Amino acid sequence: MKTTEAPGTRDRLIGAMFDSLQRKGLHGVGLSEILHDAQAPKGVMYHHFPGGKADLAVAAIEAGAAQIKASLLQVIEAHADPADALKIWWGHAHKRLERSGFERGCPLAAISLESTPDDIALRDALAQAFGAFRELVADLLAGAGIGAKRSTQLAALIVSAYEGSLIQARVAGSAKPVNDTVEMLLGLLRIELANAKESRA
Amino acid sequence: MKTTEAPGTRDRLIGAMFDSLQRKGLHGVGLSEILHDAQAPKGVMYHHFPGGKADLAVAAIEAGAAQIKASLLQVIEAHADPADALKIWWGHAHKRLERSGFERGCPLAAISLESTPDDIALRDALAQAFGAFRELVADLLAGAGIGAKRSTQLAALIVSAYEGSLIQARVAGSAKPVNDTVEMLLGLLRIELANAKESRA
DNA sequence: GAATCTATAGACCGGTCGGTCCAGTTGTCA
DNA sequence: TGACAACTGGACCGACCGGTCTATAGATTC
Repeated sequence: MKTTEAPGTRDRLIGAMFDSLQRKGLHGVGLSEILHDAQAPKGVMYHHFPGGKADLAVAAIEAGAAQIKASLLQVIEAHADPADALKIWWGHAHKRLERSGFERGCPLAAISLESTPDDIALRDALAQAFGAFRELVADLLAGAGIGAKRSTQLAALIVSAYEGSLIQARVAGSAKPVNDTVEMLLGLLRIELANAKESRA
Repeated sequence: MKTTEAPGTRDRLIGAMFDSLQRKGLHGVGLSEILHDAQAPKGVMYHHFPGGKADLAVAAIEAGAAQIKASLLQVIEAHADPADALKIWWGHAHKRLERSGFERGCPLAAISLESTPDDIALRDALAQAFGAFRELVADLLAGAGIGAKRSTQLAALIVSAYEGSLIQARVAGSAKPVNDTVEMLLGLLRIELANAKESRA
């Protein structure tokens, strides 16, 4: 929210945490590694994030959510057909994963699975992020003429498929699970979109 | 594979690790916690798993994969309609998550996202598990008359949706993401199955 | 230019981490 | 019954964990 915050150490810390979440999750990295990546000493981190590691993670999740949202909005604006937009955007994630040697996946997924019900702030931030994500997709579909309820459900399926396909590709060291998932899903989506268009005509 | 292995400490260790993987992932738990759960001292674990924590994790993944496979086969046998079978089986996972206060998800997903490309054995075991899982579903669909390629893709989508929906439900503390995902997916699946039946007639 | 606040810097801490080592116990088979 | 392997039990280790603390440097304000 505080967009006027001076860029610098704080953002470098968030960036380094974001990076680590993509690669190994929250418990997979030590503070020392994050601090090293961000070129920052310890004190400065507890200055900006008094709550420590978890606090920084929440900030990184929020930054990640904002970034995902922005990039999705961008492809939506560039492609009139929702199916095309989703395909492009999915391709981005897929290429990032592949180019990194199957190291970099979704920054939200790993920490989601490491979190316990006690991690209130963490799960809150994550739930909000995924919720916003689903809503964005649902709005896209509703805008293409699909009914509200069906758009919501379809959006849930799309986001689920997105996360799940990245998990599988990651461990397989192969893009095939993503490609198979996307091809089938987009095929079904196009039928859905065609039906929506027809029933409006 | 060694099914004649005497039950006892070794299995208790695997069980405890399996449990932890569901709840917090690999790095989220210390050996001491696992050892405490399994009521076993340290030495015994390095006797059965010379490779340490990672070694035990691989064994737990293999055990988990076998368990998932068995339970899926069971519901498949009990329900002639593939869509019904998947619905029941998804319901099991969903209930386990809910009953545990959104603590217990898929035992494979968390460690998948924590793993790095260097964790060869780990990713191998995981890739094999997910692959077997997809294959099982694909066979089920092919058996219902859906073409081979389409069955493969649809299976990838189903497994992806399964994993992704559990992630979202977990952080949301709500079953809604799972319900939405399943309802939409099974609706599409039923159409697919009807088409397959028709084109065979 | 003293006071104050924000930010940087890193030494330091107790605790826990994964892992090693070896001394006992138990089971098995000659 | 003696030998030997499989297994159990836990003390012990150095490394690293997340976190605290104090010192100081720059900026801002009166």
